[in-house]
Amino acid sequence: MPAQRPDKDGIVIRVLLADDENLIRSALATMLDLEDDIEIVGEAESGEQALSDAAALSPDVAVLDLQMGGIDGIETAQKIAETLPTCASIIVTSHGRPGYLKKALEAGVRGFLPKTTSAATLAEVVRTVHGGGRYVDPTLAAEAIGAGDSPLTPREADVLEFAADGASIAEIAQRAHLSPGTTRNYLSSAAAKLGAANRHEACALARRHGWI
Amino acid sequence: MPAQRPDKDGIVIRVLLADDENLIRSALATMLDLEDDIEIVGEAESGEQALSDAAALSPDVAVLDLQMGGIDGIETAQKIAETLPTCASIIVTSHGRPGYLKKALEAGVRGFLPKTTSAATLAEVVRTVHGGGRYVDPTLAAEAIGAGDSPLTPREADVLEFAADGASIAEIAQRAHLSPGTTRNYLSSAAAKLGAANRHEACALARRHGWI
DNA sequence: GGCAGATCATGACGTTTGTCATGGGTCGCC
DNA sequence: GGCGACCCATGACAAACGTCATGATCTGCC
Repeated sequence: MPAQRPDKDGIVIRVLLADDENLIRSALATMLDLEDDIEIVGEAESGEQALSDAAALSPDVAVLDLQMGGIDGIETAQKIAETLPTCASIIVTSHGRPGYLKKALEAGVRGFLPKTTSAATLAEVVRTVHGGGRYVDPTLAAEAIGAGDSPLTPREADVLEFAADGASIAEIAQRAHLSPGTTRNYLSSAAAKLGAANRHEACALARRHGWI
Repeated sequence: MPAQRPDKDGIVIRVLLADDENLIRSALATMLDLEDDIEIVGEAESGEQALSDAAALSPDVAVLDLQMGGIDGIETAQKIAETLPTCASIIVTSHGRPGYLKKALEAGVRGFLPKTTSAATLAEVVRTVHGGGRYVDPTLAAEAIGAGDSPLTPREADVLEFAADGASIAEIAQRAHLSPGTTRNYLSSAAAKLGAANRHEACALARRHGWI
């Protein structure tokens, strides 16, 4: 039984919801709409649609899924922050990779929580960010601090990303516009930094940490 | 506005919900509970809990998330089918890998749908499977038929799975209790069957198809 | 201006691989 | 019983890979 509070002046928080999983999105919408002080003013099934909806509707808060087809939740939040500074963004995600949290906060996201959090929390976070506050899931925060920053240079991360699907050095070199030798050097140093025996293990590790 | 039908005799379908993402689970529960002929009798946040809940509550339908910590939705469905034959299982999933669908159907699952389907559909599928019917998302079905069976032998799939995190041949051999030479042979033939240039690309491909 | 670090490159080395040939054993099926 | 498919193993060879030394340029910083 979530606290239903009409608030001092009966003000209603206007929320835009974006998630490419229809089932989840409408379920969340149903649930949030049960709160007296929250109103779902729009639902989008992609980052692109969220942006145009945000421009048209001027919501108070945007609740965005991290992983969506097309542009993801973080990029969407960044664009919303630029064009609609009064709208606070919250990211919800299934995969609590530490790296994403940092990227999200840099993009101006005000709330970040995994989908494993309780239902009541989301409504509460919507109120918190609307009131100017911030909220980051404590578990994720601990992980992020523990994990720290990526030890990889930007280029190393690039190359590692190109290697993620098991491509050969030659292919990676081509995609990264590098010579094969340079590519191997980057991969080698990246693997060394991550304590991996080879680039493939390095990919798995970097992905787990959210560094690529 | 979903059709709210008290049914001929006012019979209510008793549903057990299992999903390790609290947010999603309670949202789905809220939504399904809005239907007059559906009642959520239990919520579980793991496969193990779903099993004990199912035994205790004897639900008519179990809605299970595919990926959960511990035992997954398919394994859960299989065990439910054994111990509680009157209970029909539905799998919902974020990742519509073709291979999972086949495994699920073999496990006796009666409904299989991605989380991208509409909200109304889920309620309808609950009714369908409770009435003895089956439902598989058409898109997923098409993919599964197109993808076909895995060309890998059981052992090849095993070895490929051990290779998934970028381990060396020696490590894989150890995990699979094989000689390094044999391991290389299996990986080689698996890669050949999948049209991959090396085991790492083969892993990526097999994973994409849901074969490992 | 010097220094550190990131970027890009080459060549050489030893090791890890992918591949192939070959052979053994078990099982189910016609 | 013979055949095919799968399982397991070994050895040999070439290609791909990881590592290291070395050096060039460019950037930001004290």
